[in-house]
Amino acid sequence: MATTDAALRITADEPLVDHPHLGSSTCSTDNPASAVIRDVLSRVGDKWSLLVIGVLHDEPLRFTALQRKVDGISHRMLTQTLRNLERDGLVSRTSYPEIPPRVEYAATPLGRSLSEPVLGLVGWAAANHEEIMASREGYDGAPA
Amino acid sequence: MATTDAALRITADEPLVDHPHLGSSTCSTDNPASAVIRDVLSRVGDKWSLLVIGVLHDEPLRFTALQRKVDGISHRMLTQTLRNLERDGLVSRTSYPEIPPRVEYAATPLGRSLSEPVLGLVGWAAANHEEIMASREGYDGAPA
DNA sequence: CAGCATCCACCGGGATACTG
DNA sequence: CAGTATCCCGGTGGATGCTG
Repeated sequence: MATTDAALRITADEPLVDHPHLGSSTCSTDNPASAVIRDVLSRVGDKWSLLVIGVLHDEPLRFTALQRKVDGISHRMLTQTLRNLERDGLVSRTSYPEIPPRVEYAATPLGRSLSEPVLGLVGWAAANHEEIMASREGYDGAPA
Repeated sequence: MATTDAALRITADEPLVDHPHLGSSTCSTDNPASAVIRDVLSRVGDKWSLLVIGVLHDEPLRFTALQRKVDGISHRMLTQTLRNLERDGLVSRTSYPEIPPRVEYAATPLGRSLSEPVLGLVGWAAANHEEIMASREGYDGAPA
């Protein structure tokens, strides 16, 4: 945790990329780190983006196939999610001018690179899920 | 990325903790990995949790100090966020029965352990923020 | 100072219908 | 089949006022 601790400390005038942190100083709106956190979370933290990227990680898929894989996602949200991911360069869109139309979506290298840190988070979640659940039940049981 | 690739593949009957993944198989609601992803994201992905944990990573703080540090956060949301974090065992709450009341919040070991994977994500965000922004502008410029 | 309750604006996201 | 547009509901979160 030493490295983590070091990384968490930062004098706010340092360039962000060198010392990413969560805000040992004031986490104000003017703090660029907060902005980046917000940004990545709003991109990745929505209901579907991660699932879509996950599904696309291994193989390109067309729209309908994608919708079947990520089940529960609505037609509209799949479109919207794909637009956002494409806009950010995490997913590529290839349209074949045929009839009927065929469009293939694939994760870009950037999109696939996202998997690594995300897996870290997922790993954490998986590893500590039980402990969290336990704490949650304890809390709900004895709020006194 | 070889390890990542391996970790992303999973036959859905394997225990989750051993092979966390984003869903190379169907990302349905019955897929436990999806549930965990959703869970961790809804915990950590909200507007303030990460900022609060980040601020608490180094030192315990009382309510008002916390509110000053995480600036922009409303009174209500700070309370709410702290309650959730406390419930999940990520933050501890110590109340001193004095007048005026004093309450100190501190990150638990579990809470601090979250920093590690999160920093991975923040690092990714920081490292690729520019590329994303560029892609975004390119997309907005030439949607044709 | 810490915390709860109320009111309200906003937006994410589901269902659906229509176009190329 | 792929994509857009419209409608609508529910949750999130901000502002504010009241209590211990």
